[in-house]
Amino acid sequence: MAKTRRLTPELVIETAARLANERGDVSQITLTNLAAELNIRVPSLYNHVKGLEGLQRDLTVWGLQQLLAITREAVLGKVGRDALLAVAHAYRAFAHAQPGVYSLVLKAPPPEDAQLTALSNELLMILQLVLASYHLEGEDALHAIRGFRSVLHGFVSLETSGAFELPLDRDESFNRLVAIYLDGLSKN
Amino acid sequence: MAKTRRLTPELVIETAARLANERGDVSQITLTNLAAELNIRVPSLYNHVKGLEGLQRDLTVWGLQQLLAITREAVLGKVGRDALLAVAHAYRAFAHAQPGVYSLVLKAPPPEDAQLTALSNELLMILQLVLASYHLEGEDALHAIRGFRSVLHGFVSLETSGAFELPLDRDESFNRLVAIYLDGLSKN
DNA sequence: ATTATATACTAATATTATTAGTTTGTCAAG
DNA sequence: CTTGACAAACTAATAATATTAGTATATAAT
Repeated sequence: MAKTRRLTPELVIETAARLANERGDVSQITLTNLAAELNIRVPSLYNHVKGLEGLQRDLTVWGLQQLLAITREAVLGKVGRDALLAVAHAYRAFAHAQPGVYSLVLKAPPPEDAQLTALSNELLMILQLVLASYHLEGEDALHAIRGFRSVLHGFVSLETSGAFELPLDRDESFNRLVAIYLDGLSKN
Repeated sequence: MAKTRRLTPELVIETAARLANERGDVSQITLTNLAAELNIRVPSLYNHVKGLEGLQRDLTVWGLQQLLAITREAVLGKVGRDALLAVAHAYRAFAHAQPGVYSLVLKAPPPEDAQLTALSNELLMILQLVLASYHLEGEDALHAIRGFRSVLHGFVSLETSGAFELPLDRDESFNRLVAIYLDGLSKN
């Protein structure tokens, strides 16, 4: 019976992410689940995360970092409409790849959590920069960010929760929605 | 110590709704909470709801009925763009009035639950009729329904979860978003 | 080689949901 | 008015989960 050190923070969080994505629903990540998956006892988890709440918080950070990374990569070398389309597709791809983690990421960060808030702001800043290259600034840009986030989150959230059941191409639905919004933005 | 009948199904579900709305997060409605609020013991709740899952399901039905009612009322005597705007504002008003119940209502109904599925379909049918009066039919209408729902749900969900923190008028953001989408729909 | 620390463990407790079985008002039928 | 069925409350017991306290040991550093 080994008391040897085997777990790394990465392994713990990635296992948790896998469980979250397999189960879909965040409420179904339990410390019991995670401990079993890692072959340790539940109380031993407290050496790695600050309880269930801490685990979810760590998962959120992890997810935001991933989303940030693929968003940065998506907009690299792009401006204007191309960049916005790239953001849209990166966002949706992230939600598909990490359905369980996704639902954590979109929650507003608690203001007292500096790291979460910083990550969240970084994402917003990217959007703001991209919209600036779409000739939107000031209050117009802020309204546009809200609108764009709403469009992306709304579609992706309904889609991953199974609300779009009809045998109708979801890619097409998404492309139309994004196109309509971006067209509308540029006609102000 | 009274074993007298005091509770009605309405009282139970409305108390649960109040708790859900006060706490915001659905995961924080507990049978313990609800029983305390009703001044009965937890097991006695099982005379009224089929466990926690049944309670949430009943709340969902209740919420859908409300949403359906205010949507019907909103579109009464309206067609085309007027009707769609009315639906949008009714939807948002519902989410503001019932933030806790709202998060239950938007989940895709389990196919085996006939009542939930029926209510959900009724809402979709209203949307479909309204869009038909906006000169959208067939696949175009289906894509449009997805888009419209995404817009509404996305904004309202982010808004009620506290994601729009900046001191920028949210009504204005919402109106712009909806206007952009509806404009885009009519220009196909 | 020795020691400090990280990390695993067991044991115990609190919270919540659930089931089983019992009691007692209430209401309607005779 | 009595009585009997039923609805709806109760207590008691169990299971799942999270959490804390305290202990033991392998690994890493000195």
